[in-house]
Amino acid sequence: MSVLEFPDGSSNDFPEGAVFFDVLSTLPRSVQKNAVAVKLDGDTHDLREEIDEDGSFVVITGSDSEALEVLRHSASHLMALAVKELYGDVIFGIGPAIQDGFYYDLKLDHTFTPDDLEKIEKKMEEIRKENPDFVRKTLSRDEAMEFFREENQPFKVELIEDLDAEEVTIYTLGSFTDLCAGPHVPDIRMVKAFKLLSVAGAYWRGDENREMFQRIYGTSFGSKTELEESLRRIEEAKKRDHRKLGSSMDLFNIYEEAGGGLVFWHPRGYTLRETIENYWKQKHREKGYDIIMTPHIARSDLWKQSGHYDYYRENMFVIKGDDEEEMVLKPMNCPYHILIYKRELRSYRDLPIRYAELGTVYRNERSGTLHGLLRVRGFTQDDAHIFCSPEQLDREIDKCFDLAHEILSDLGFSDYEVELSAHDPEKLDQYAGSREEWVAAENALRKAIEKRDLEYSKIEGEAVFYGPKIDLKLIDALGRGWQATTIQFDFNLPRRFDITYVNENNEKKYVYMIHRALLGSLERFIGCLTEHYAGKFPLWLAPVQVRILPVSEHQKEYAEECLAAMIKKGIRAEVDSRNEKLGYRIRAAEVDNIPYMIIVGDREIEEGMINIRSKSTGREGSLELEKFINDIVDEIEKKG
RNA sequence: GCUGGUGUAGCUCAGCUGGUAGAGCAACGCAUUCGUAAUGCGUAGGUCACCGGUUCAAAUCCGGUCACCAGCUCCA
Repeated sequence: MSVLEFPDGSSNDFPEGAVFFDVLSTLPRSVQKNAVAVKLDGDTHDLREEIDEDGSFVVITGSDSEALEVLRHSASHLMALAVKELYGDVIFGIGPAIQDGFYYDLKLDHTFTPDDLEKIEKKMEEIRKENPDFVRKTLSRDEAMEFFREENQPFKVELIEDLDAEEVTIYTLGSFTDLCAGPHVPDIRMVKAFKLLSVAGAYWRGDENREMFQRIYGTSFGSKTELEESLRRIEEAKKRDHRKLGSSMDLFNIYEEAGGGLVFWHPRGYTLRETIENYWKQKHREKGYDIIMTPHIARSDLWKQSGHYDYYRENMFVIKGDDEEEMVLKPMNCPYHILIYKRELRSYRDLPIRYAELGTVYRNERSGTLHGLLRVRGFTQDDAHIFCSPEQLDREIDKCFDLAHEILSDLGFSDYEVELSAHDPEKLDQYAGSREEWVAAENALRKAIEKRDLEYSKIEGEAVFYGPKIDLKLIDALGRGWQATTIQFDFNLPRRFDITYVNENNEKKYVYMIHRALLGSLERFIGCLTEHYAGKFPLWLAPVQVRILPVSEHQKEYAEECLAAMIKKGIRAEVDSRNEKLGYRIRAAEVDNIPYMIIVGDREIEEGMINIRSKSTGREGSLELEKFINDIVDEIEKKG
């Protein structure tokens, strides 16, 4: 007998052999109808499962996130069944629920095209109407292996081989039986709003040396309305795509003639970039950084000494002419900064030394990974290396956080996720540097996060061999995360280059080296910024801040006068005096995401005023030119 | 790099099973001189990504290359 305690405080007991369905029948009809699965002491269970322990009992219903996961998992089984019925011999991989939907990995002779997705959807709908039972069964490990061997499902057999458990569960839906821990919906008809989205290749268990499956992605919701809402959001996100906005706003382009992953900044895009760069430089000077600039190439020997030549080779562009010494196009700035540090003997009195560079690096990323501005082959890191003593560690890390926060919030990002990558205590011998150094470094990072009450996840064993690090993921207007800031320790390069300082006891010590990039790369950051603002950049960043529209040709001269006055004050303005109606040119300015339009007609000339229309609020009325210029200069100053 | 898809005018796209290309927007010209999200008419614009093959004939079929898209992998 098991005793279940309900959320309202009441409890009830159930005889041996009872399943969770039996519990449901004691509950209101509305709950019965919408029950997807149940939770006992926090663990999710299938309704078909036997109750074998006491505990606090909750029904998962409707569209809460746990229900959604069950629903989507069941949808993936439904899809697998549909594919099996349509195409016959299918070898199945795995088919889990994921963040925004589900997928199933399938192997079959037929290669799917987008048209097939519709066909499969139709079949799924048919099956759903037939309403086959979803049956759960427990088998011993051997029975299960035998079963899947007979079914010719080698990957399922492999999965069982790697399981610890003595017993496994299988779920049968129509002619499709799958190894699956569940839970699943009690009735397949509950999967009523689904859509198949795309098909792509995926390696078995993510291993590129193993078989490739065809993966069909889909999504599913509790109701058709929610599904439509989600599809609408996907469309919205597409409209914000920085690649699309980048060309429609004429910010940048990537030219096939030049090669993939190489960004050409057009005048407007460069204006935006330059604004960010100037702001960045000013901030860094204020915070005690020395700004430097280093060459794009260097002799291979330097990269041999740094270790990149051996460990990073496949990502490096190596150049060699006839009879010439081999050179490397720099993939990182660190060795260069180290050379500058090393040029003289350093005393503890010199520290900390902070070298910052907008350093352009080139990495030969694999062709399939390139993606707009977010993944490129040539990019400019907002890089800096801080050389300091152990006593200065905490303060330097703290200052990095302050600066990152200041810059990111000025640029419009105030939310981020924090990830601390720490060492694996069991594998300490695989890391560069001493235990003391790692502990001190990780503590400095942790203290800086905790001081700011930031939530963070600490991942042990995630650190690379040369040092622990912190990454900040920016959360944009759509709630998506973007990898930007990184603060990393390096215990490797100081040893390889023997970079030291002399402490107060006249001892030579390895210097602590901190590598940090706040925006990450300008390319990636601007891509992310574009999507965050959907191209509607705030005034101080907007490539064109003001567009002046004379109502007709007669006011052209006045418009030019206004323009000259604005340009004199550093405002990025232009005149659109094309032979088109005012409404047409207003629309063009709206489409170009220009923050302010100035409209001048005979009325304005007579009154000595200008008429303002702002992108965000529409018509704003008349103002004196000088007043407007002062206002706008103020607004730019405030980074509005 | 791998799997699949795509590549036609500056942009968005049409062009069925082979018979040397079409629309809208943009550009340009003319008319219009206009008051807060698209004035009308006209003109021009394409080695159909590139290279090779099949064919009397290729944007269309086949092979290769490049690029892009969705993923996978990678991101010491």
